[in-house]
Amino acid sequence: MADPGEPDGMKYEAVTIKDIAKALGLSTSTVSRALRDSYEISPETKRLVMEYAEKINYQPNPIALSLKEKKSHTIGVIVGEIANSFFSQIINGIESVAKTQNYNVIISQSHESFDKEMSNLQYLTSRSIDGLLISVSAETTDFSSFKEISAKGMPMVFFDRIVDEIDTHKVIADNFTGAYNATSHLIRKGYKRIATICNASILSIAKERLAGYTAALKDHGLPVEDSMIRYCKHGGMFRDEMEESLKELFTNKKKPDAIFASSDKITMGCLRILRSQGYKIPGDIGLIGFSNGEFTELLDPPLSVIKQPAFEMGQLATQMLLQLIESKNPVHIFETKVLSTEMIVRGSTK
Amino acid sequence: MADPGEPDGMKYEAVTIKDIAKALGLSTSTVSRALRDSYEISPETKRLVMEYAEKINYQPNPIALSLKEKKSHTIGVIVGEIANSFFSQIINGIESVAKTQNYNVIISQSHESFDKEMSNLQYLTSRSIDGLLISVSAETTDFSSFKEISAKGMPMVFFDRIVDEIDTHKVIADNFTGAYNATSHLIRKGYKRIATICNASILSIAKERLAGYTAALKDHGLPVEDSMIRYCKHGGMFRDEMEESLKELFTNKKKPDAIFASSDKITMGCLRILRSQGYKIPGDIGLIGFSNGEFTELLDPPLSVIKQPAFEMGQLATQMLLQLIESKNPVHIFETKVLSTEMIVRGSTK
DNA sequence: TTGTATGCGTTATCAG
DNA sequence: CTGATAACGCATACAA
Repeated sequence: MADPGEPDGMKYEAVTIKDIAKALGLSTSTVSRALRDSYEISPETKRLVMEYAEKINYQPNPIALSLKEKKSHTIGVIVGEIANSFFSQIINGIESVAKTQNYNVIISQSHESFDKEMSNLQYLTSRSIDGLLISVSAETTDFSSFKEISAKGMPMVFFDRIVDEIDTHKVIADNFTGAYNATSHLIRKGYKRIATICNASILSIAKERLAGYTAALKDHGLPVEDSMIRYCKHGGMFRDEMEESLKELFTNKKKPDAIFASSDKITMGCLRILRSQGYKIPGDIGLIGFSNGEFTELLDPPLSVIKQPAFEMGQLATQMLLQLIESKNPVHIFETKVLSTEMIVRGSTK
Repeated sequence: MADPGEPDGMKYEAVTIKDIAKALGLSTSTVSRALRDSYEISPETKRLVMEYAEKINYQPNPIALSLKEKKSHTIGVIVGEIANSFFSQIINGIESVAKTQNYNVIISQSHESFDKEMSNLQYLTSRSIDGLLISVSAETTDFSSFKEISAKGMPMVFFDRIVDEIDTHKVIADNFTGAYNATSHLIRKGYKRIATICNASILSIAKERLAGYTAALKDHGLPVEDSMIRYCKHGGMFRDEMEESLKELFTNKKKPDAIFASSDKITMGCLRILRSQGYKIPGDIGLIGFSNGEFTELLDPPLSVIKQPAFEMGQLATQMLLQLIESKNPVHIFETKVLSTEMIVRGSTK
């Protein structure tokens, strides 16, 4: 009972140039040229080919094209977690630019693990990507693979968590100023003993934000104490890690009265843990942190945050990458673009 | 001063079988077979090839393989928004399964727009994907493209927002029961006039959830009134749309005293808008909704929610898709898997 | 203006 | 056991 022309369950097969050529009694090269609107093809033939191609809905096989051109028109992205507002906004930025240039995006997640990052890297480069956008994982201390791949000529752009030692374009937010403003805000609110919980200490963003925090304290004549500075090696991925950091801070002789949280995950973790311990946050303890999540405005009391220009960062990084990819001659001068952060102050009382 | 062997800025070029063959004085076919550990190659040659390949870090070119095998080892995914916890959890589920089978995942977002959905569909199918995972956009009423592609033999699996009329595997949550339990919970809390804000009325999930809501009211002897039921055509993507729905509900002669929100975005929207209007939510007005976001536990008062098993749904859908892709003979019997939802009750007082 | 031949990297088929 | 050749779909140098 099956339709003989379209057997049930047949494999999905696309039309090729060959099919068109056969149907029209032309050679594949003529068809190919006609489709690309080459000057050497007669208008008449072009019309014929175009119309037929349209009719049978011809789509060039991108895989064959990739093989021929040695270009996959695909860029790889490695981020920590898709389920993190900062990264999902970044991805939106990346996609918005990639789409306009007809580039394909393959996203992979490190889940803040070095091993996963390396296997993703391996996977992506073996997938013949044309370029790579990366924000390194919190665990990564060994950058040799990145260096190697970069040295081999793979266009890459680092964003957010960058690697200084690798010579390529980078895009970051003005983490120093963001952290400086955040800390200053807490100080203006009257907090005196401001602690900070940072990301893994090797991360560029952690260093920059710590520097901003430190500078703000100094500028306001407050002491900078090591006992008020904690690191989360895994970027706050695990609740244990966060709890440990907080516990250490609060078993200090001098307890902190406020916290500057250095990342999305950490901001969220502080809120969650301290509230579950019965503190009113912010209030009993001051809190301000980096966060691109939408939830902070729904909190009561509302939380002030530092937002990164994630979407723009994704866009910019992608623009730079595509430029690297498409440039004929190798680029020798690499830029580091710095975007402004935005402090969103919510709730006027302490 | 440049190293003559590795000219600065050279293009990223991978080693091929040819390089190995040349270096070892063998033919490409021999090398190919040796690498695949074929029985017809002498152990000695195998060792030689393997070792050399290892040494120069040979990676087979997946594009060439794809061309040959007419399989890209890539699956396409179309979701509404990556920046939505439900979808990002889904994606994590998808990736976790795809990775174990060495499949590649290309994600695209419809942003709840039919046009974007269609252009993504077009893009993905032209990218020679081996299969497709889809949750249709809130705007989609015309399923002809999906049908066409499915009829052409493209393996596809629908999840969450499914299309009944297309014959293929589907994975959904038990939306009826979820909605039933949510509504019953509000009733138990003593609310009498429970409204609901649904997704676009054509969406399968909207229908199922509405049915659960209706059944719960009826079972508890409460009236079902059209004036208490609102739809968001764009899934609550736009604040205007949400505000309009709420306004309509609250300008009713009989105002609702509680709301069952039928999706992540709608739950969030209700919270945001009603709170900005000065209501204490939940409290002044009861609220329970579908939500996979992490923020709900941070709210004060805490919000009860219905969680979908997103990760599991992504996993299951991917398993089914890969099975479809890899099955030699066409599958004729398609299943619809239904996963349980989970109601998370927070805050014991009304 | 159009057709033929070649190659991109790989594997399968067929010869040796 | 190993090598030559064709093919996947496309674009292009070269012929006609």
